[in-house]
Amino acid sequence: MKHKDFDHINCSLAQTLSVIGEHWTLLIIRDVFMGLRRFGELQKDLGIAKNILSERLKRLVAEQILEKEKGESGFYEYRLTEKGLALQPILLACVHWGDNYRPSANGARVVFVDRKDYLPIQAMSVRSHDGRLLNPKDIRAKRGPGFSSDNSDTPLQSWTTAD
Amino acid sequence: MKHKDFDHINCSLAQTLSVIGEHWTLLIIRDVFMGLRRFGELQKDLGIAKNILSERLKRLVAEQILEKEKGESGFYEYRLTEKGLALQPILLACVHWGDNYRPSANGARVVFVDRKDYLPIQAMSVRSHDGRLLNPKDIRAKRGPGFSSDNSDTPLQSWTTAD
DNA sequence: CAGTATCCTACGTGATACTG
DNA sequence: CAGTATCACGTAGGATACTG
Repeated sequence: MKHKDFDHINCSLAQTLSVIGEHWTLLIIRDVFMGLRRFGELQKDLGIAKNILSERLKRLVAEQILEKEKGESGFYEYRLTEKGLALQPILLACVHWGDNYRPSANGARVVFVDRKDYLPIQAMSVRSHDGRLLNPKDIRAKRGPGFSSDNSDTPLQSWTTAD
Repeated sequence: MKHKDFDHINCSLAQTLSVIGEHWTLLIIRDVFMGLRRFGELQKDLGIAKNILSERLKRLVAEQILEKEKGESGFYEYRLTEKGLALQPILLACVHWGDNYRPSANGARVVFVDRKDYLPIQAMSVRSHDGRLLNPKDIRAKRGPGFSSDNSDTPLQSWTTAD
């Protein structure tokens, strides 16, 4: 039958995944973050089929994550919107986890540095309102005002119930 | 033909996606974070087919993201390992983005609070080594020691080349 | 309860050829 | 160059029945 669509699930995670959770999508976005702009560049770099790339880009433009414009070169260029740029923490968190837990033999493949001083940025971390570093089990999830406002509901107890 | 596998790509992002990028996987992990432990609980909550859930759980256990043990109840229980718990920043970043850019009508669906003082945690953000908040265009990517050490290579210019 | 085993379908993907 | 169109195919996913 038809695959279930995450889109209807009233859950911010599912919502996010419905946009960037498709295969290839996050890799495309990464490439645009990396400075690739043109269809051909992306296609060549990723080794993705053109029709797939075309579909994904169309979707991302529709979602206002990318903008398509004619660049100075006269070719079409894809650029990240503010909404797209806001995905950066997700990407960085993924890269960081990958570097830690599925490392290359020789160490980190990429290092992100502050443009100003060229010093590495902090690892993505969870912090309390006053800046303390929090461990996974230090936080709880509470239902917000938007919880279960539409039909579908997601149960919500505690975020990391440490037994 | 066969779908391309991200696994071989020497990129920390692709590595991460090869583990948690499959459909359902991140939602399963979220549920375990939320306190669900048992096969049936997960299956019921997600509305996922049992065979799919079974496959995903097996994979996650093999990847040492989940541990399967007999709980006190006498039933099998799945719990996050340290490697699994380390996925939390990714999840939080996704939830945060979803709340911001694909909001529910009534506001945030979930609020994460510090267990100690019940105050909301900070939004996931990128910070410099000395704690300054960085914008997407404030950072650059540099190749690390593990870059392109294996065959496959990913081009690497600048992370968010602001034109 | 916690899965495993089948069957079936449709979707995602890749390859290739074609268009402006 | 930047796609669109078409086709073929594997497999992910759903449903259901079955097992320990």
